[in-house]
Amino acid sequence: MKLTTKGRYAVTAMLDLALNNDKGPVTLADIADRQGISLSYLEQLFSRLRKKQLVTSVRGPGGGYSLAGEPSEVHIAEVITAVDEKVDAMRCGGKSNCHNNERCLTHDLWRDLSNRIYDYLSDVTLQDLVERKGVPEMAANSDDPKVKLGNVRSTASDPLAVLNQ
Amino acid sequence: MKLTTKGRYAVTAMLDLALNNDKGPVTLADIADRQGISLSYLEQLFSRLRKKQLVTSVRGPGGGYSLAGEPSEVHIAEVITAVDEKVDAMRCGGKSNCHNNERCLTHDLWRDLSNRIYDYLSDVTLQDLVERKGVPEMAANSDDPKVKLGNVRSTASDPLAVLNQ
DNA sequence: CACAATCCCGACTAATTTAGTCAAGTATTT
DNA sequence: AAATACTTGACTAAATTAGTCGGGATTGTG
Repeated sequence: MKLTTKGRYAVTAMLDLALNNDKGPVTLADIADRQGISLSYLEQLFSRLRKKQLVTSVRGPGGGYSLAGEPSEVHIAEVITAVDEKVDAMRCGGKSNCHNNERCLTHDLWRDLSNRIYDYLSDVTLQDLVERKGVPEMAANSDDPKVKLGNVRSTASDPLAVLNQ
Repeated sequence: MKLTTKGRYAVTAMLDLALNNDKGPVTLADIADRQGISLSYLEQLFSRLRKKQLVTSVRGPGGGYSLAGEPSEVHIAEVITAVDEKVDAMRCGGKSNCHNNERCLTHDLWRDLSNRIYDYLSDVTLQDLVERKGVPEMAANSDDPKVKLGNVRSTASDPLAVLNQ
């Protein structure tokens, strides 16, 4: 699973589907219009979403795509992994080929971060987004006050975007 | 700030520096050797690390790079933002140009996730990695048990890598 | 001084990925 | 039949990452 605009497009499109779920199938042309995503690109994304059975399709006039399940059961992490190719983890992927100590240390770091991100995205469903219940609390790792955040953040010249693009 | 192998290279190299901090300046050739990173690529990365004053350099024979500060004061987030170009946030970056509702909803999601990742990486220092104290606890958002993780994760066909590459 | 080690810098190339286009289908409703 | 809309695959363009190359500038050592 990667975090790119590709995944964000997919989530946006799925959210569009969730919001119009009651009105029958939604055409990609509509989504392209509303969300400003190229129709052909959406076709690529939905091809994968369909293969992963996150959406169902109906052909012909009046057809389109619908969510395969309830919005409350579609987790964001699923959507993102559906459109992103598998990546063989992190170079020294789980294997014991990180022979020297240093690489293993950073490896642990990335893996833990990766797990956290995945957990976070697994915890949010389309329904959450629809209800703008938003996202779980910012979690503020207050249980480990070894570093007080905020000062560090203020050195970053900008409201940061960890995610690509 | 982006999360790519580029940043991981930088963190790995900085960790190498931290581990050899007592033995005087470390040459890039040594790091390239130990960490399997191309020398010229390291030069590019260290050029940025130096400009952000995360490392100091000594020229000439016996020269090399040293950490500018204590390992306990170098936060991983700083290292990553140093080597990665600024990215203007997330397309509808903070501005009010997300006119339609859907896009704003996902926007909130990405921003919150982005903040979390940044907080996490700000909380870990080189010293933490050196001591393998590792990373703060997995945090398990147990305060919001709306979804029990694990089942979702098991559908993912692989130990996932959220991070690119 | 000469020389080698080392940082420093900019331009260039290659590989990968994202994003998007195009064209030709197939299925279904009216 | 005809229009609608999904389906598929190949192709292109732009951006980014990763890496190369060639030349400098500095400085310690013999």
